[in-house]
Amino acid sequence: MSDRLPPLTALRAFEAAARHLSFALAAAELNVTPAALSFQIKSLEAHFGAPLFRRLNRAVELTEAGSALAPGATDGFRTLAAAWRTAQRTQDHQSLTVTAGPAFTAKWLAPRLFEFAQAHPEIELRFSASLRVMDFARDNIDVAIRFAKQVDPDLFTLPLAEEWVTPVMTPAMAKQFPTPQSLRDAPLIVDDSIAFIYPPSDWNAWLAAMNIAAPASFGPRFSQADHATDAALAGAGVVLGRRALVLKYLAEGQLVAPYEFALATGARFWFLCPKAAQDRPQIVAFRDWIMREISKTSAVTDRITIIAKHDA
Amino acid sequence: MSDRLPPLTALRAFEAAARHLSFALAAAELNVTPAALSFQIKSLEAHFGAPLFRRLNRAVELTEAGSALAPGATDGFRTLAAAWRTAQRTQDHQSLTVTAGPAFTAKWLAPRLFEFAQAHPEIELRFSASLRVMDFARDNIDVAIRFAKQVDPDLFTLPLAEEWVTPVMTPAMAKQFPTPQSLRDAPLIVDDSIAFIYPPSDWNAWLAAMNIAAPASFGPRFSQADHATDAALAGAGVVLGRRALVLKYLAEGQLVAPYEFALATGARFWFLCPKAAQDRPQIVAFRDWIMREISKTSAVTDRITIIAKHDA
DNA sequence: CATATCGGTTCAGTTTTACTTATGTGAAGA
DNA sequence: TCTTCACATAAGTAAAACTGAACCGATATG
Repeated sequence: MSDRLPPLTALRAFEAAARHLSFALAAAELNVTPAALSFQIKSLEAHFGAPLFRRLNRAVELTEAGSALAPGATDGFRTLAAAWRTAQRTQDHQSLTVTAGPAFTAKWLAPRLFEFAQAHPEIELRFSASLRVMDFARDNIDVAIRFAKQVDPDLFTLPLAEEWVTPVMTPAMAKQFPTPQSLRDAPLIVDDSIAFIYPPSDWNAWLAAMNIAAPASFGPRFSQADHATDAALAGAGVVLGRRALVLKYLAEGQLVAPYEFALATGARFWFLCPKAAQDRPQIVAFRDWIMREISKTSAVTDRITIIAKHDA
Repeated sequence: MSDRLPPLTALRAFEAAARHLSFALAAAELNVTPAALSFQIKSLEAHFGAPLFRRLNRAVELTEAGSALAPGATDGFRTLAAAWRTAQRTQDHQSLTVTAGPAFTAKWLAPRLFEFAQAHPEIELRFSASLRVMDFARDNIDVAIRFAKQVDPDLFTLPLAEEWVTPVMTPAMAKQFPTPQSLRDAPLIVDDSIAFIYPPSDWNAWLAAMNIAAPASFGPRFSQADHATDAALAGAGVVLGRRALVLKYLAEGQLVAPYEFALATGARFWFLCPKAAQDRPQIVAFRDWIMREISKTSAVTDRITIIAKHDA
């Protein structure tokens, strides 16, 4: 038996060997000779007080003690490697990796990317568009923009403008459907990506808030918000547009929000980054820029009344 | 900049120094001289490419890079140490640490402890009674008995007898309240510890299943199931008894379950242990013993009909 | 205002650890 | 049978980690 922690070099050798179930491969991974690795394992076993591997004919397998040690060892070294990478990234003031959902990336970030690049030519901005919620350390992410009701209090968080939904469409189509009531005959594009929000913020909820019976059938369905928006842009119908995603088109006149009322979603976009990273220059630059861009566009929707939370 | 992982001895030195914010204390913890520690930090910083500590007058503080590295480093080494301890424990065939909720510990395990000790005098059984769900590696736990609907599929799991609830009381009180209907006038002891189960398995649910209107008020409340059971044992009223917790008293006649129907809870007790540990002799012994004990007592409640899941 | 003290650093020398090259062993497969 | 493969062992060497003593600057103290 022994101390609180074994010799770390030997433990790392064990971890690689357990992962490959081969001393030779582990030795190659660590850039040492098989002899060195064999010796490390042996010394670790001596330290431990029992074999960690069973030596078979031309292979090795873990003993019970080895199987108990292996997962935690792998996990521990992975954690250390992630921490090291994270620390390394603090030294990099040139690049900034942002993760956001596909819709926000396509409809908010990408159209404004050029302006950010002009304002901060020294920063190399990278995107990682995914619905999967990333881990800052593991996935080498600096900043996340996420749509959610609540966020992890261990992170640096900044609420972006509150989110609501209202029907948006091309100006041509707006002439066709001048009132909320007239939407019953309109092709209503369905965006399934908001399904996870509770209370729901879908067509049924908006129409209910307007005291309008739901139509017998809906129009085309999309699983991602940006595709639904694209369909509306193409004149395919009316989409229940989320503020952040359609603001730019409203400002430019490509889409209009003809009705007076919007439905609060209860959720919003958040700016997220690790607390330790909140003062890194490129993160500060990005944060300031995103806040400025948001305040810039808020005038576009001043006219719209937000309906307090629906009951549903 | 550098490799995938820095020299581990240096990293460990950093971790201790970051935790204490003192090189001297860190050196003491690692049983080395301050000189050695200073050198390790310096070499780590060289490897990293930037300072990790700011040297102040008579103290040190973390730089931004240091703050980014420290939490992950601590976490990583903690994980490694936990894995090492877990592996060490596999070599110990004498002792067995079991965690369970307070009620199960008091009303099921403790009363049977003597029998287990007789059957396996070589095993030193330890208890860790807590509602907090433990981590096997971190908390040095071998086996957990937990009441839940579902369990982690990465663990070795064994479902214990299905759990239901039915009113139980002293024999004297059973004469007073011969039918479920008569319970409306009985002191109904409330056990709040089942609140987390869904669908709820409380008095309202049981009475509803019997088509009995809930009484205007309930009797004493307890936040833990064993205390509620104790109150019933003392003749303070009728408690909605969970099978596992009251079986022994039913078998011994201290309590009776006078009515024919029990309500299934949808949850049950589980035997849990890490997969790697499932064949350790004392765990096998404990598992076999607990299964045997359970099958032994099932005859006591043969008479009772279990009502399939309530609607609520 | 000296001066002791505290926390960290530097340096020279020593011990310990880690590694390589070369050789050995036993079982599987051509 | 005779390679070949995968690991073990041995001897020697390079590298690392550590110690003890001297050092440095800043605070605290009488």
